[in-house]
Formats: sequence, structure tokens, C-alpha cells
Amino acid sequence: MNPQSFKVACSNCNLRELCMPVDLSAADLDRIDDLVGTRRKVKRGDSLYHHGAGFTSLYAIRSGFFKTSVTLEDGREQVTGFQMAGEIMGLDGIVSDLHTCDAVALENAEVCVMPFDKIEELSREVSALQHHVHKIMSREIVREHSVMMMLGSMRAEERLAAFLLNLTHRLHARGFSRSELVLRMTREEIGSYLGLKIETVSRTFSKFVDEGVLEVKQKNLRILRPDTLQQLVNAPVNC
Amino acid sequence: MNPQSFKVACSNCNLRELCMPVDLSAADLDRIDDLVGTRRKVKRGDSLYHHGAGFTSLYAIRSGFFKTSVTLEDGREQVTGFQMAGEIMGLDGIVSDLHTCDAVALENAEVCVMPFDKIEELSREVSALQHHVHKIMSREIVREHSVMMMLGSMRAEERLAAFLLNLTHRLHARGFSRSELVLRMTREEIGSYLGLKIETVSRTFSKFVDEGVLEVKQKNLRILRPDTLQQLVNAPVNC
DNA sequence: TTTCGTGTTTGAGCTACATCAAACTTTTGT
DNA sequence: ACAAAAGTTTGATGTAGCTCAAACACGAAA
Repeated sequence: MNPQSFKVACSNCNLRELCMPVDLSAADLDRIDDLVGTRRKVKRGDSLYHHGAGFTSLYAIRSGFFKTSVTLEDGREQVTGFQMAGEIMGLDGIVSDLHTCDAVALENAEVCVMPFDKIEELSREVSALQHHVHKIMSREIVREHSVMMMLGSMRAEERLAAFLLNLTHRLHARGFSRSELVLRMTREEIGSYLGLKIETVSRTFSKFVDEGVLEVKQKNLRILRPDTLQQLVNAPVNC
Repeated sequence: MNPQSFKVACSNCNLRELCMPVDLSAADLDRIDDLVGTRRKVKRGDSLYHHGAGFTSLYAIRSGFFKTSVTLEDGREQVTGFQMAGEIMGLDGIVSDLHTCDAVALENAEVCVMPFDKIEELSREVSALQHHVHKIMSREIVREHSVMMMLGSMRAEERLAAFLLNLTHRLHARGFSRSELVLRMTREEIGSYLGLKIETVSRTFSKFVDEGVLEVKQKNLRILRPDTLQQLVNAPVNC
């Protein structure tokens, strides 16, 4: 086996086009290989970082699935997102050099650890990387806008529909089926993300099943009528 | 009068410490003066940018007050934030070179227009600026986390309390009173931001007044018992 | 000053979702 | 293989916030 295949390197990573700029010269790509200092395995249930912990690095998910959440003093938890392969975590820590949310692996995972000072250093020299970092942060801001829209202005059915469509969309971009998926999170975590209680999530799933929109076998879902979900997201309440 | 005082320049702007890095050398500060190409006045009710419009610049608010919002196809609007002097707008446009939200002035305003390519160019050379840009984006991400917490996990009273405390906190940082403030937005816009209907916002204000927490004279507020608001934000539901 | 338009408040009744409770299923540990 | 724990579903009931409706307040324009 080629020893190079053991090296931690973006240049031969099949997720590169998800994490990294696409229009890199060979020379720049070489330099970017050095961004990833180490890889780190995170077991299911373990956390990659906690709120309050010092910030040093961004993390690119190589495999596995995470949730991020913020917690109120009285213990109320709000899931702020679910992250999958190729996505970047840790942006919350930049502003104050402290993480403000928790990142917990929902299945065994591996991440590429990218020290942020290195990212900034290399960004000054590789403008494609610089712009890519800006885009990643902007994308997160835009994503959160749509979460605010869900939480502030949508009904339970609409929220769940938007959630499922978003998940399948991202999974499809990674080569998975558009219609079948396995949920890595519990109903309670879905509920927290969507601002709903677990019973409401469960009932809404059941409703979709009754209507023939969805097939649900525990965490395994099959979307039978994606357009119905899509209409639910776009349509006004009284339709 | 010194003609220099007419020049668009960060170096002699009293908001500089809000928009810009604080630890700049004189030489770097000189270069940053060139970031602001122009200033732009925006009348109350007019928008600085629309969703769908091309992205070219970030905007630093020099005076005035804005709301940003996203809109669903069926017309439902979700206010995503309120921005005041010294804050940066336009970050949503970076990811796709298109704005995804609308920015509307709630009072006559003036903004500093900072072409984003210039920002990126100068960021490659002034690492303090580079890091500052990263912090601004990270701060926005963290802010949106707390909005998600409000929308997903708090009751009406808690949301309004958190909103008022956040506003006064930011106003205080700008030299205004900690206890008195003038709302620049309507009850409906507050409601949209907080995921509440206008009637609920109004009733919650009335409740605070009845309890002696607040004095409300139209858009003029006086916070009589800030600790009560603070407790409301931290405390569990059953207290 | 009057009028008009916009924004706000308050009341009455309704409903989407929450809460409480119990049964059931699946996973985990021994 | 069994017991315990964790997660899910479903039903019955409660309620925070929504909807509908009407009155009210204020600033702008004439």
C-alpha cells in the first residue's frame, strides 16, 4: 500500500470539494495539506468541544454525524444544528476564543483538526482559501436565518417538512438517496432543533405516515411524496 | 474648518472602536481609511439592499437603525435582527454573491460602504483586520444561536425580556442610558423577531407595566426593574 | 382644527402545541 | 438470555399564544 495514502492530506481526500475551495492550483493544494494538523476520532455520545472550552481550531467532519447545541443556565438545551461529512464546525469560538456551544457526536466520527491560526496564516497567502473561509461563515449565517424562519414563522408540519428536505438535500449532495435516509438523532433532538416537544414530533411523523407522505420504520425514513413536503414548506397556512 | 474632517475616514470616526480592530498601528489605520469607498444615506423606510440583489459590499452603520428580514414565498416575513451604529451588515451576501435578506432603515441612516473585494485584499496584508472580520462573522453566528434559543425554548415573557436586555446592553455600549430607551421598530416588527404576534407583544408589555417592571409611553421605555427581566431570562419556567 | 392612516391596546373565544400519563419497543449492559 | 434503561407512540387534557374584532392614540397632511 502506498504510504502516502496514510498521510493526513486534503489533496487525496474524497471530501475535499465539500470542505475546501475547488479552484486551487497544485501548489496551493500542497500548502493546504498542512492545514490539517491531526485527525481526531470522536465516539458516539462524546463531545468534540464544550461551551466554555478554549477555541483553537476549526474541525472538518471526515466521517460521522454531530449535533451542536447551546444551553441555558436552567438547563434548557437548544440544538442549533446537525452536521455531517464535509461540514465545518467550531466557528462559534472565533469571536471570544471560547466555544459557546457543545458539539456532540451522534455516531462514531472522525474530524480533521485545523488550527485556526494556521488557517488565518494561510488565508493571507491563498486568496481562494480566504474567500472560502468567508463563504463558509456566511453560509452558516444564512442557514441560521432559515432556522429562525422555521422557529419564528412556521407550524409544526412545516418545520418537520423543511427539516427533512434539508437533510435529504445535504445527504443527496454526498451521494446518498434522495428518498431514503437514516436519522442519526433522536426525536427529542429533532424537537429541540425545531422548537417542538418530542410528542409533537412523533405525532407529526405519524400524520405524515397516515397521509402517505412518509414511511417510518424507527430511524429509517422513506420519503414517498417529496413534493407534498415541498408544498408544505412554501405554502401559506390556509391551503 | 479642517478639510480633513470632511474626508471619509475611519481614523477620525468616533465609532471606529465598534467597527474596526482596536490594536492597529498608525500605518495600518491609514490603509484602513481606504476601505470605505463612499458613504450612503438611507431614508427611513428605504432599504439598503434587497434579497436577490447582487452582493458587493459590507456596510458599517454610521448612524441610524436597521432591521434585516427574510421572506417566505407566501409572504411571511421573519425579522432576523435589528442593527445599530457601529454594526456591520451584509454578511449574508458573501456565500452566493447575492443578498438573501432585506435591510430596511427604521430611521434615517448613513452607512459606510466597504467593497468586499477591498476588505479581502487588505485582510491579506493586515492580519488584525483579517481577524476582526472573522470575529464579526463569528459574533453574528453566536448571536443567531441565542435567537434560536429564544425562539425555540423561551416563553413570550422571557423572549421580550431577553430582547429588551439585549437592546439596552447594546445601547449602553454606545453611551446611552441603561434604563431608558426609544424603540425604533413597531410592535409588529418586535413580534416578528420574537416569533410572537403583535397582540402578544402588546399584552406582554402591558403585563410588565402592571408588574412595575417597565414604564411604557408608546415607543419610549423605562426599565424600572432590570433584575426582574434578568431573572426572567435565566430562570426556569416554574418559578 | 379636522381627517386620515398607521400603529397599539384590550377583550372574547379558539387552537396548535404542550403536558401528563401509560403502554410499548429497542438498545444496552450483565 | 434477561433485566434495566432509553427512546417512541398514542391518548386525554390543559394552556400559552393566536385569531378575530373593536376601540383607541397619535402624527401627518390638508
